[in-house]
Amino acid sequence: MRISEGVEWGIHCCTLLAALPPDRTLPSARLAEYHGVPPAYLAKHLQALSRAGLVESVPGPRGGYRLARSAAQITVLDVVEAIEGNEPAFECTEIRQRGPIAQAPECYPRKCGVARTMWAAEAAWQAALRAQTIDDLVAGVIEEAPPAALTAGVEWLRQAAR
Amino acid sequence: MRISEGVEWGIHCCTLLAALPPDRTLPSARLAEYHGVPPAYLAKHLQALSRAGLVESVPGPRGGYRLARSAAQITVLDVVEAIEGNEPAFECTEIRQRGPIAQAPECYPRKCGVARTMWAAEAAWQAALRAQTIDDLVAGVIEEAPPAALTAGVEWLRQAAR
DNA sequence: GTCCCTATACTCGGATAGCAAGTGTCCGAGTATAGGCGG
DNA sequence: CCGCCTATACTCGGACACTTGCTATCCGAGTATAGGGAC
Repeated sequence: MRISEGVEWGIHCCTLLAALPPDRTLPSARLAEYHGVPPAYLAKHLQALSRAGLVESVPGPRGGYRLARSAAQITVLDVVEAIEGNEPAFECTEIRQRGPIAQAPECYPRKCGVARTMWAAEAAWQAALRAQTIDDLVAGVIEEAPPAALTAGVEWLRQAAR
Repeated sequence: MRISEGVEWGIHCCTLLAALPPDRTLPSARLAEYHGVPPAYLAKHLQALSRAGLVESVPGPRGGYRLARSAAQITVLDVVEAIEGNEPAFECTEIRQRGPIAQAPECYPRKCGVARTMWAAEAAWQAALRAQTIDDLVAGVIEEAPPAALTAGVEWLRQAAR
């Protein structure tokens, strides 16, 4: 069980886009440059964020990406599911209904207890991610980031934004 | 993010081994037959459970597997980590320290806020799995399983146990 | 009849192929801009 | 001088290779048993 590297990139990109002035956009190449990651591969993940409706894309020169809604209305879970997909991590194959002692399917009205346990844990995981918004993360960055990085970041963003 | 199929098999195997009379063993091939899964592949996962110290293996004829400790002392998390490994699902690559505005490493005393959020969610997931023991699952099966399957299962186990 | 030895059959354990999904990259479709041209 | 047109350059979006890890399988090392033979 491993979470894709793209999730980390996607969250960081959203936090940076949250710091963008309204009605401005930031191209994919600039986002990659800011984070020091491969531009082509980051573009792939940004497409996923766009498909999920978390960011808007503007084509052409002076185009780029911006958040589709307020940073306070985008949860970390939104980003994770946009990148990783929203299918459950645990898939029950109903092996209790296989093998020599299996009964007819209608004898198993409730879901398998193993699956219920795994899904309950997954729900707890999702709840924790849903409780945290991109806005919360931005606040944390402003709170904790090195002051020099903050000023440099703001200046960098001012020049890179379109 | 996808949980290996072996996790499901491992948990079901532990619940079946919990129903085994004390000091009896069940061979890998019988476990596979009971659950209707490929024997050779299940054997691989049982090795992982053995390495993790959750089950004991007895070699030779009349050999097989049995739980290494009480079913009440084996949590679902134990089984999941035995199969999937105990490394965190989210790995922080510290991309905040990359790119043009990165500062010296000593300027980042705390862990990245993104990583803290992801790890907190993972901790909630683990806590949910740690709260559930194999014994709890067995109780659930006895409670909910079709009566015919229960009696057939006990009889099957009586003949298959060594 | 009893004890010992040997061959057997059955178990686990690790080493070995095959395949799907994540990782990484590229090029084409579309658009706002900038410059040139005509009025 | 002003407006329009065209070529350009830059953006996103989807299609195409490569690598890692999960899926699946097999064979070898080790051991308790069962049978046969010797005493």
